[in-house]
Amino acid sequence: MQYTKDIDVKWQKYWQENRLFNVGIKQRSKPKYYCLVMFPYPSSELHVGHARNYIIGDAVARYKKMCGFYVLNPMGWDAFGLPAENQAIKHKIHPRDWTLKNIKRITQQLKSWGIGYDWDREVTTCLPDYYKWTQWLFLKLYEKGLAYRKEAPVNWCDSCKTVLANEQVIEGRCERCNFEVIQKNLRQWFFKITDYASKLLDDLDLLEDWPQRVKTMQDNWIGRSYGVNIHFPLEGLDFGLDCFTTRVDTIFGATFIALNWAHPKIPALISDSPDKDKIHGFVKELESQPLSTRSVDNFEKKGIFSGRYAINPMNGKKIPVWIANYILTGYGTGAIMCVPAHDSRDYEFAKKYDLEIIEVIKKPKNSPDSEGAWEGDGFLVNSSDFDNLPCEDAKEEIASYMEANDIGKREVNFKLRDWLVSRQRYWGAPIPIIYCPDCGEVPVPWQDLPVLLPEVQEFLPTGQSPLTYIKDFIRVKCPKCSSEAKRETDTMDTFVDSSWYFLRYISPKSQDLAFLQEDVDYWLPVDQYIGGVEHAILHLMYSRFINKFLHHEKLISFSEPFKRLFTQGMIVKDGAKMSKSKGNVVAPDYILDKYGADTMRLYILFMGPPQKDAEWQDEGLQGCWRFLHRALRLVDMLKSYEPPKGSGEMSKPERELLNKIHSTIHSVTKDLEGNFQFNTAISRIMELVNQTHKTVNEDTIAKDILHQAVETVFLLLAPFTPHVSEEVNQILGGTSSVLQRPWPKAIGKYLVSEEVEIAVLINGKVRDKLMIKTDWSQKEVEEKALSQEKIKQAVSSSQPKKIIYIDKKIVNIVL
RNA sequence: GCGCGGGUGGCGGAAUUGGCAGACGCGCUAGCUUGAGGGGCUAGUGGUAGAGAUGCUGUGCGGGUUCAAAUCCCGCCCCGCGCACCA
Repeated sequence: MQYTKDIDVKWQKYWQENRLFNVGIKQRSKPKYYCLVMFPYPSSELHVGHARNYIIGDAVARYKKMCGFYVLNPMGWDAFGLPAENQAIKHKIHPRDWTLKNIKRITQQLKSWGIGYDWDREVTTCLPDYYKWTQWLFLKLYEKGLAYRKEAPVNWCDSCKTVLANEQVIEGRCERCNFEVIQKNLRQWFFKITDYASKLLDDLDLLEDWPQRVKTMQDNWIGRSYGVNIHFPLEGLDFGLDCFTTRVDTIFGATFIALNWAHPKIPALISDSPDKDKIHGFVKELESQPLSTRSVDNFEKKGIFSGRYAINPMNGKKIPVWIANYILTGYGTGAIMCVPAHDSRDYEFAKKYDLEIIEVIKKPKNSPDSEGAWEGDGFLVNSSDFDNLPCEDAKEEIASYMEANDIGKREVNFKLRDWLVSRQRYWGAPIPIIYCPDCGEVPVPWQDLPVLLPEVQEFLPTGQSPLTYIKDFIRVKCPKCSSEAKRETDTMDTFVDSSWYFLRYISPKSQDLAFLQEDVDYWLPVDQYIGGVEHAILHLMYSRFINKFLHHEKLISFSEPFKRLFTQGMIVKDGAKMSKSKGNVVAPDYILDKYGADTMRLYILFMGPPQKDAEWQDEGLQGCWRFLHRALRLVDMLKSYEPPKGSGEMSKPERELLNKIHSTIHSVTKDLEGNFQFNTAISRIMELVNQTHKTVNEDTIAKDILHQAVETVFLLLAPFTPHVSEEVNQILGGTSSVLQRPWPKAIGKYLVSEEVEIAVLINGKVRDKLMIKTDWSQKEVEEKALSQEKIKQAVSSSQPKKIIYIDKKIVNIVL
């Protein structure tokens, strides 16, 4: 039997007509299983590098279905975003047309690979019936004070002409276009994700089935640290400076204070300084520095003395206040107490500008001699009443002393910043806010949603949203007082769209609500989420935040959206990620025509552990093609197999084949239940096929055992090669879809074989092999081993000192 | 610098409660088969010495524990990813 494209087409049609993958609202008789793959950004047609994600998801969904779960496997489109707009500018085509065209093409591709989605639940984020609810979400957050507008230094990409979230800045460069990001003071919309910082961090512990790597990345990104906010009075001024530190134990070693260029107190500090202009110049210089210059190793620390002194509240010591380029904006207070003896950055700065260095932590005697700051633990010195305390104790005691004396307060700080969600671009969901000269900021009333994205002719980014030029869009009556008002013209970050799409799949057609709570509570949380690790922070953290917000608002009953997360590796070609610009993409259409969808699916699952990157090799594809045909030849063989009647007693080859059948079921199931070890699962099925061929070639076996072997092969293959499995299932007499058949179960009595080969070792080296009956005692095995010709020779004169027997594996004779 | 992965044949990769290293696939070699355009079958395939039986050697490097180490311990090297002045 030959595997041809006709088989693909035939069964894809069958699945669609029989609605095999469409699920209703609930089914109480079966446990539910929500399998979700990260939905694509429809920017071009898919190549095999993209395919892995969907094929893994489909294999999981089909496997779970056969295991008796009621499986939901939906698909949709993350359809707003910059690339569509850039294409629009380049090719003078509307972003919507371009996007919808791609969606059509990708849908057809996914279907041609036999991916089984419930297409009735398709969601598209750029369509009004979806973004209406994205706007609803915005207003919900607004209502609770979690969406707000403020002026702050923000990341600005001058190539994309828009602001960016912190998460979208990679090494000081724009995630999209790699252009250097600069900081600008702008008034922008934020989501107050920082309110959830602690929860987002603590709840990572609940996510037992998430890759540790992803959890660590989020942990680092949220970056919680415990410390003290210390108030330093300023000499001759009626205000002071607040500094956050995690090393309050080093307070007696603070010899200067450093401020960030944007620190709000700078003008007041320098207002009557003779060097005012010089300092201003310095601040200006720092202001215009691109972020990327900081992230290089040789970033040179620079600073200028402000002319002012602060007072160390613990000992009254006068310390100079500097303005320095290495102090971060937006973290802590923007002012740092500097302890050069115990902080390498302060040390470097102090050396350069010849500032005082006072040791207050004695480093342990056995620690290595080294230049520079000692940042480790030790006992306090030069610290007045706190001398001789170990660091950890000193932290507590000094913090308590400060709180008692109103010098400072314990504080928790986070690296996580609020999520900047406004964008000065066209292709996104409009922010549903109206500005009224009298009432100020007014949310668009619920019943007026969606705020439709108007048609525009010109998408060229100018630094202002293209919506700014649409008079009819901007002009609006204030919902409160009906006077002439203006609409917000910025659109939302596309990560807002994707932060809740997994909820919309549950009630995709709902007109009155974003999602129906009862149904969402049935299907969610997602049992298995599958996607690329590149979303470890952005999408996965935003989704968790939105989910937690909705949970807090009692709109859903679960606090984490994704129970299990699987991050698949990339498929690379010639050592590089597949991309059009590199010219190394492998187009799937050619493969489908020549080898069929199942060959491609099988190879992608077989090429290596799915969580690791893998190199695409055409030869590997051929190997899978050969294997499928080797397996299909078994079917032909079975059809015409007419062995002479046996004795009724089971022969040895028959028992061995049965044994192989059941041990294969056992290990394939184990591989799938674990961490989706498709590659090893498939290799075991290959072994079964090989052994079946061998057995039939060399021996005569009962037809029903051969039948069992063939049937098992294609049942186990069904999640990976569904088309071929359906076809074989039909040939073998199946009347329904192979998906509706139960996953095979290994029968215990066939898992134990009666004979097994063990190794005989002398002093830990293999000297011989030995067949033993599995019911032999240790003594019997040892005697048999010692009686082997080779072993007798090797042992010869000497007497065995010790014999170690590992059950059914090894006999080790120690001389 | 810190954190997380990882290093096994010509290649992708198996094997970790310590128990026969190299499963499975690719590639390669030889033979068979009129299959004649990426087909099938058989045998072989870590290195090395040998005609051969077989010996020695072998999982990044160096030590150690053990009857037994890819797997455990100590000290290094290299590669990938993430974070990167978070005070």
